[in-house]
Amino acid sequence: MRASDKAYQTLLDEIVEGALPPGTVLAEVEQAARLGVSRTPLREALGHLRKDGLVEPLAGRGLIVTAVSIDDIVELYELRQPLEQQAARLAAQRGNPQLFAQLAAEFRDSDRLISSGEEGIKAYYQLNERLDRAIEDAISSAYLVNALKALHLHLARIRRLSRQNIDRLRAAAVETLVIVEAIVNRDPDLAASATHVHLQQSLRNSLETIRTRAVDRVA
Amino acid sequence: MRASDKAYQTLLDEIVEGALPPGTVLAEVEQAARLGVSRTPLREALGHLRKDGLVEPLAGRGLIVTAVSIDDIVELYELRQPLEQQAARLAAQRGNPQLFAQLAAEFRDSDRLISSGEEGIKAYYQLNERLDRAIEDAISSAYLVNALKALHLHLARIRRLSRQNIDRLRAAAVETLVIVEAIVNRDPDLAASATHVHLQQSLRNSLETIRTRAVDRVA
DNA sequence: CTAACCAATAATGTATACAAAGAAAGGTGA
DNA sequence: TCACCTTTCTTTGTATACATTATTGGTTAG
Repeated sequence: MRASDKAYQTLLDEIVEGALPPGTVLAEVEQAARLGVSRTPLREALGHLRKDGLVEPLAGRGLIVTAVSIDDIVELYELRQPLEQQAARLAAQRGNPQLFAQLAAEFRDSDRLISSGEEGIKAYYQLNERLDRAIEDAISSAYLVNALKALHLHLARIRRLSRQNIDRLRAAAVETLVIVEAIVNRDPDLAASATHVHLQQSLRNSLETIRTRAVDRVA
Repeated sequence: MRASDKAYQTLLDEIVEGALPPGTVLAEVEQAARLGVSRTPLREALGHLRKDGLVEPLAGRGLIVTAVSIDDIVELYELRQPLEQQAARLAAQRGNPQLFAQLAAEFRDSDRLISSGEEGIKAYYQLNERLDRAIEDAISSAYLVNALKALHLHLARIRRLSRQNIDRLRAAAVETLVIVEAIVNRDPDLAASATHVHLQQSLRNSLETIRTRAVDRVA
């Protein structure tokens, strides 16, 4: 594995996981030493992170991890809405119904996972990731898939901020099931509409939990 | 200006303009010498082009300019459709009506440009670019704007392949005018629908002209 | 005391030298 | 004659040294 890829992946994970919080200054020599690579591959990694929108130049001070404001979340969903609606639509047109029927069955049973503690919730998240993968595989448009992948980077960051409660997870599972069933039934319009509904609820929940947290912090 | 930016911009232009046609091998030492920069900034430029999807690694042979097949065009429109519909929708919600009213007036008068030779057609293309800019400015979502910019890189490449005839340009101007008027009237749904129609026609024309050309080449 | 300028320093930006990995070509053996 | 192996050469990947630029802190003048 190339040193630049390793540096990119490490920094990416650390930014997404919050180990490198927004505002962190990423000096080249410092990070190169920390990650055990030289400045050349590290610069390449930073360049890619900049294109991803995860770091940005700060006048004279090098690169810093970008902030994630409430406005950013709203703006991100203005991209997420059309992209994922289109993804669901195409998956409904082209996906293998049997494959998605299997996923639908798992979502129908997901209450059990959600109610069974940390491990179950982790398994539920993995189920969602498998669905995303299945949709991407069904799409076939490399351009759309790339756009979705770039989007999911930012979504992963937001997910950390707006931690989901059990009730929201249950509701999300039901919403997602509608999407998957629409794909199974090859109903593109329904798949798109169900995605629209799901994302609207998801955004509402994210904004509420973050606003609540902000209030908690003040109180 | 940084040498890496200069190299990136130059290579980008050359790829989009067709001076570096698909399949061209971009060896680092060779391109570095040609552009008058060292390998380090050149590699940075190539890395960005790779993220843009304009070049891709070829096993052992370094990077080559990516191909643009008919399938690619269809796939690109599967991304373009949702992105530009959303862009038009948001522009209709947030754009300054007076600004777009001015653009609408110019589109109403665009027949004159299209019919007045090379210069006029060039001016017509610039008008389209100004509309794109105005829409991007109105959107406010940095994520969506970035996705649109990445998309437009690939569209500029395709535009070279499917050269527009006068009749198509006239039709496109009428279609575009509907979009702009919807934005002026703050009608997001109409703006989105008009965009849908316009892009459907645009795709149809692109595919037809390219298929015709392919036949010409054979004949 | 404040503001401006200069110097020093620390950062990024660039070039080049070196290493390693892969491919192509030529030779040798079966 | 064909296939495989070895060697060489070209290519990318990495490290480091050098240049350049911007910022910060200090000093001096008003």
